[in-house]
Amino acid sequence: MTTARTIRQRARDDFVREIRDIARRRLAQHGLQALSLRAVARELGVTSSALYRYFPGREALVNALANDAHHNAADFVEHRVADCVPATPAVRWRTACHALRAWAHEHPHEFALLYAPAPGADGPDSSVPAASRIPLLLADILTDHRDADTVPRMLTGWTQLIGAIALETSGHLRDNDDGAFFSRSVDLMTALLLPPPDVR
Amino acid sequence: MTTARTIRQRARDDFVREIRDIARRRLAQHGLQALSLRAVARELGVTSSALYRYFPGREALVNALANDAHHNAADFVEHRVADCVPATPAVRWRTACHALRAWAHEHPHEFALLYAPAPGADGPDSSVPAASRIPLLLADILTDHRDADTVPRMLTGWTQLIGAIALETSGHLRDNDDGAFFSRSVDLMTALLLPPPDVR
DNA sequence: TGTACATCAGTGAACGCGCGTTCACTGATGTAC
DNA sequence: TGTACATCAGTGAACGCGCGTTCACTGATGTAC
Repeated sequence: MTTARTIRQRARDDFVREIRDIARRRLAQHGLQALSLRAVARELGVTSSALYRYFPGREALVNALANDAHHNAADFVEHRVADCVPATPAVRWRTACHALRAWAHEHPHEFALLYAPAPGADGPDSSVPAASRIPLLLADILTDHRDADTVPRMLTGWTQLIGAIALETSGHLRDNDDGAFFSRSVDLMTALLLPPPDVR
Repeated sequence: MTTARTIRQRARDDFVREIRDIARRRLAQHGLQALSLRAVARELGVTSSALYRYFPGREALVNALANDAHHNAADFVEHRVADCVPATPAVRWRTACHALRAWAHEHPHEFALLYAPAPGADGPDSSVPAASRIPLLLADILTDHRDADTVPRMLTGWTQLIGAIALETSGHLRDNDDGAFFSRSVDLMTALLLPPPDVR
């Protein structure tokens, strides 16, 4: 029966969601190192081998988490940008930057998962759009302002943003008094990427 | 006897150097994960417990490597900057950026060790100057140009630089055709941080 | 509606691996008289 | 210069830990007639 199949299928989906939730919580609290299939299974009250019905291995689970994290971060930033007034490019840009920083501060391990330098890794699969959502949003903000050279300008702003957050997270900027330097940097970059019209 | 003690001491120093070299090579080739005391000891032809005569534990060895890496990177950048002509601030700045990128490309795992986001970590001990050498050099380059606001400008440029390299290393920018985007970003940042005099 | 069969979920034991760290110990290197 | 002692280097076995993954298996859930 269709309903019957749906019931089993639904149980499957629920379980997958539960696995991802527990895994995400472990990642958030203890970092990527602590994200082991055995630990997740233990917390779920299930044998570790049972997880292989749902994920082909640890790597697949980590990839799923990374994908989720990209979407969560992008959702968060997009909402903040959508709500900001006035919706000028400069304000939208600054809002996006501060929003991503806020998200990263609340999810430092997930931020690290997404952006830590990983030599030898391929990086996010380009066929998956999750990783591109924030860069695309940033490009969109800049495109309103000028028509040419959007990509390199966006990349410059994006790399500065990620670098600032990463260096904060790694402790290099811990003397940073609650974001004063970060704000200053964002303002500087805004002036570079979205110069006021009177300069022209 | 003094010479006798010196002999033993010298053997000690040699051994410490050997440990660091092997550890650094393992780090460079296989990443931080593969850097285990047992692996180093194995490669050295020595019992793993022997290493405890020289390092109180794995963490100390990793810290020593990070310190070395900071100095190596800073030496490399400083030499390139010292040699560049003309030694204008803009040229020195661009040289520093490209030099650090070149170093990172040759030592991706060491770069990751230094700059990967590490939530919960304290970051480099501020009493150790190794981690500050590059920021100080960058600040020095900018100071020649203007007297005020050096620190936030330096931080903005520095974070952009680290972010660009980190994103490249993590594969987010792999479509980057051999540094064209990087160069473009450096030029944009140079224009921001060291505006040509006629703009004033 | 009832039965015979196929599919799927989860178990539990095992394989094989590597790790950091401790500790009592043997020999060699250095020191003091 | 020679001897008695203290220091140090390195061994080897062990403790205790966790991990990913495989595999034959029991029951339950679903399917076809």
